[in-house]
Amino acid sequence: MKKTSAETIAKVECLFKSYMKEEKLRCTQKRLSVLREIYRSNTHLDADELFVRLREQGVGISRATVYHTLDLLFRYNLVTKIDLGHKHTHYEKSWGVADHLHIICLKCGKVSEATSEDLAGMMEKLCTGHGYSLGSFSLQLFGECLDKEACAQRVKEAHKEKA
Amino acid sequence: MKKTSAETIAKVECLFKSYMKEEKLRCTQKRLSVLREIYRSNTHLDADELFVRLREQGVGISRATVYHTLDLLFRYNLVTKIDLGHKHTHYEKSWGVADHLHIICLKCGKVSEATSEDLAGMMEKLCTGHGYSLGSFSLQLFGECLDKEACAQRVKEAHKEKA
DNA sequence: CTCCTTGCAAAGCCTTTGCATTTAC
DNA sequence: GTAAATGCAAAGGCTTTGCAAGGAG
Repeated sequence: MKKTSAETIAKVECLFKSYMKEEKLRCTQKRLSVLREIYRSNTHLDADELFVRLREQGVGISRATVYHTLDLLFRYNLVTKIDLGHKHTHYEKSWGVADHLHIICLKCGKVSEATSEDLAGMMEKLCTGHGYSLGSFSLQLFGECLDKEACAQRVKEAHKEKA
Repeated sequence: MKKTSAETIAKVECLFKSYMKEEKLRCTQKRLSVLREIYRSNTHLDADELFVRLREQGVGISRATVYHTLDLLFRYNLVTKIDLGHKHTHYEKSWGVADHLHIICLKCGKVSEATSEDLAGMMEKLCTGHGYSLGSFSLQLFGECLDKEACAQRVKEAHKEKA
């Protein structure tokens, strides 16, 4: 997924601050550091990866706070939750990337990213048509690699790793 | 979601049998009963609901087998996994319903179903464009009810239930 | 008759929670 | 100063797994 510009990150932070103010919640350094790390990253992360990255950067934060914050960011549509067919939830930035989806191979587990311009508009329409306003969406396509050879190769390698 | 006709269920069973044969796996009664129950149902179920329903029908089955079977059915694109923002995964039939999605209110948790005719074709194109064949897809829209009053009412009721 | 499937119970593991402490405003 | 946020550790709860018994092909 595309890199997020510094200006965009600033905008998202600003947005987050205003949300917090509205709801009489607090804009703490830890919350901001989670938000920033997600927007600096160009891929999907799980809660633990996020926790580790932040600790490596010297941010003193606990898993509990990471989970709390992710939930908060999700409720305000600043991050998306994704189920990539692994055992746990992944998260990624969502503001300014409303055209983003994942394609997952059910055989080898390969994940590709795709974008579609028409998507956002379509989702918007569906939402309003059913009496909702759209915050974010989560779209995963499950299928199989067309390149059977490379796919089988990846399956083999995954087996090796396990042994 | 729409009711599945008896003929369609028969088709799906047949499909499942052929998959099992191809892969030298076994088409057991327990697996069939899970498949049937999902296709008979017109809504999303979680693993435990499925387990309870089957037991009520006198099917002697264990949770372990339910989980195993769901995973199997998912890999062969006969069921879809959905994250409705609750704590655990939901499953629903997917064969013959490739135009189905959920809209979830982040405030009150209300879930609506929607269908879109263009969706399947669009997903198909995206998949092949990225070197995959499409099996199934999972699409959730997260937003907020436009009817703020009814939404607030549901939030209130949910609080009551907890207490 | 062989190998796959099932079930039980236990383990695993991500995620949540209670409560005391710290901190934003 | 007050209500919210944080962290720790422990609990929670869905899901997976090991292994022995059962069943499909």
